Amino acid sequence: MGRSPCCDKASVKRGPWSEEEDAILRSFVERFGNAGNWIALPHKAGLKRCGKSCRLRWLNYLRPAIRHGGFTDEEDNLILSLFGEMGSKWSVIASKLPGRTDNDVKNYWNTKLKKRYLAAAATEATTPPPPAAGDDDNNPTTQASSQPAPPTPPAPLVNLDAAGLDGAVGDNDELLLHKSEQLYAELMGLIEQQQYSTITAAAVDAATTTTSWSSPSTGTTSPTASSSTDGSSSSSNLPWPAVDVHDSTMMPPLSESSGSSSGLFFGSHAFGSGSFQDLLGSAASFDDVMLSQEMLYY
DNA sequence: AAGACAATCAACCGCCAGTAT
DNA sequence: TATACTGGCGGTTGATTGTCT
Repeated sequence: MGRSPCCDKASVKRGPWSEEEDAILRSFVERFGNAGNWIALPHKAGLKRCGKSCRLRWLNYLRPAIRHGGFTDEEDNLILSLFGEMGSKWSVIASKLPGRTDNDVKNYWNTKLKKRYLAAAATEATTPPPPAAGDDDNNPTTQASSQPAPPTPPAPLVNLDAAGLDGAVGDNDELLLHKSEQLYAELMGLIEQQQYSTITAAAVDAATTTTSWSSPSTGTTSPTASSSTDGSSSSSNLPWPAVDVHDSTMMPPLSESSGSSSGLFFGSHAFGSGSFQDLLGSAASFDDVMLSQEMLYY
């Protein structure tokens, strides 16, 4: 019983995604979600990509409200704290950081935080333990330098108390968890404020300008039409769906796509207009999609 | 200016768990 | 219950970009 490959590697495209591919995938997912099956999605969408690759591209790059780079000190410390608590559970850690993906957190850790973590751990290891530290075997400070897992958090790189947090800083796990939760709550507030400002600005922009690809599924008759003019759709006028950015399964439900005719709807509006084809710059691919049984399936 | 090296990050790989049949 | 399939995850790779000499 061998494991079947998720896709035929000989026939799928690999490597960096083009803007055209991104546009197709974004448009498709915004309208249909993953259509119930990531593996089948690329075929339905007319993409010559592995389903896993499509899923990864969406989750790590195209998904709304994704933030790249520019990690704050609060995020740094939260990552360090959470890593100290649970190790390399990147998906869990990322779920505590709104707009961050596990891949981003993982990359950030490997390129930046890991060095700081190890440096801090080394510093801790060379520092004589306090008189009341007790048995060295149970001392997380010494364990950090001798055992790879579970790692212990380094000394905070910023003064948590100076950041307005309650309680004393110590090496107690519960205290660290408490700090982590406080940081998380504080960070959530900051993020929400930032996202509110961004969304408000983007909504104003969407209402006053013509946009093709940043808008969600709004039931408009053309992908180049304003996303704010169609009141018949259940979607909001925001430039992206109101999704929980941590919930990778939260996709636009298929039921919002006009039932059995939604595939043709998608084809005629997403691929049928000249502007979309112009953007795609790939009439052959478009024809393939329009003629495919998979599109008629909808 | 050019080559070497380091840093960054998107993407891939392979495994595992959960679910459908 | 056994098997097949899919989604999700963590680890790793490789291309690109930036910095140093």
